Amino acid sequence: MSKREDVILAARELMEAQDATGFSMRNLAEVAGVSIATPYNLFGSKQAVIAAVMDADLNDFREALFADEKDEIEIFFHLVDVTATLFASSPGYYKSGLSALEAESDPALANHFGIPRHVLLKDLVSQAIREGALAHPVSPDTLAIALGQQFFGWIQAWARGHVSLEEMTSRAHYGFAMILAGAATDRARPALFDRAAALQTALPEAGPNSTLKQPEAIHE
Amino acid sequence: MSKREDVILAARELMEAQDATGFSMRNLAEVAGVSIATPYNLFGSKQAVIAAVMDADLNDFREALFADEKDEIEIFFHLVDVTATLFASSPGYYKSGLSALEAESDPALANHFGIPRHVLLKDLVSQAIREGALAHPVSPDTLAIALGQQFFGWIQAWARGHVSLEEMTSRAHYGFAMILAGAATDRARPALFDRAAALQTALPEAGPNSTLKQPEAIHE
DNA sequence: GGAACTTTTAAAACGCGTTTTAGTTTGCTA
DNA sequence: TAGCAAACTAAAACGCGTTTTAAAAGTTCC
Repeated sequence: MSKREDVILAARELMEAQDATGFSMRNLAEVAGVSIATPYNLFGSKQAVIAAVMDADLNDFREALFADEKDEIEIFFHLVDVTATLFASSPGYYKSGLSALEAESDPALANHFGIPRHVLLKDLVSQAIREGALAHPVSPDTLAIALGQQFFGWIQAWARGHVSLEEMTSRAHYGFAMILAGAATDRARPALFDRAAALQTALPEAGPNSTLKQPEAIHE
Repeated sequence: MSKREDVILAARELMEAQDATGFSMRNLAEVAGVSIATPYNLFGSKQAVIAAVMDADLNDFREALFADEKDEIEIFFHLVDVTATLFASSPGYYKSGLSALEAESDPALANHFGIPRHVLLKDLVSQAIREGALAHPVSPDTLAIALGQQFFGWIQAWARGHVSLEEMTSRAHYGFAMILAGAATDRARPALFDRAAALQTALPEAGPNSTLKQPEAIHE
């Protein structure tokens, strides 16, 4: 087994641990049975190690997404659900991975995480246009970027502990519904609007006294 | 002059420097003529220092926003423009401030930056509903959150150097137009849709070969 | 003025990501 | 098999945010 695999395996192990505090490079090197310089020689940075670990999971995601047949609009919401299910299956792992994406100025992460997600959304938008659910003049690329921005924002909010997995899902659904309603044909718009209306009654208020963006009690 | 003011002044000075690399706590202490422990006693963390500095600017923003009369829809786009103008006036300063918001698990930053922004958007949505531009069943709170998510996402993308100020503005405009079109009454929707259509022709593609999320050339 | 307190200080320390240096092992090739 | 380049090692170092400790300075009140 190559050192490369050793490092990736050890990194995954540390990321999956409930308290991912233990995921330091010195720790990683020790668990992988390798010098601390080796991960840097192989990957270049801690972020790049994490990118390499998460890279392997992309296929799982696509498979889960297309496992069930969904219509051209429903698939967008299914995408959120599938993501949430994945996150629920191993929260510590995904939180560590996503936290590392935050300060992302590393092309490796953009390539491994950002681009595939964008391409996927773009395909879904194109399909919805073909099916006549979204209006023709809409640019799949531009709309996919707006959708991705909304979605990824809520993913990050979850990774930071600002919202629960349920709220992440609802907020992303709502955002998708509104953006898609904006781009929809008259045929598809009412259903999207109704969906958004239904979602907003279930969502908590986020005023100064709400829970949104208000981290757990400050214990000192 | 209190040590508190000394620290805030020094922090602003360091943040405004073109290359904000110099903004370390040891550096801050030196410039402020103070021991390194003092900022921690006064503020608690580097993030909190930055929050204190940016706090003073909130009023400037509100004033600039309402300086010109805008209708109930135009004001959303004006908000983006005002923000961009502010950023252009002192990029280094805002980039440092926003970078510190990234890992934000600090309630101070949520209170000083997130909440006021949300309240503002919520007010604008409420007004647009009153004026009959957005549909009645829409919840101002929930819609404001979706709009804020979109907007702040592009602000962060700019702070990280992923997009130019111009692209930030266009993408935020587009996101606003689509979300608002989704929530709009039949009266207001066409104009919003047209605006989005106009924007998307000017926006670059973001496929794997695009510039989006692809940081400047890797120099090694 | 002196006692009790808070604030501030210098200095060292901690763990972190990362880099450097110099020496060792490994694996291919002539 | 000898030689050589690449991979890998241990160890120290750098700067970072942050915390700790013990001493000094400043403030408040009797």
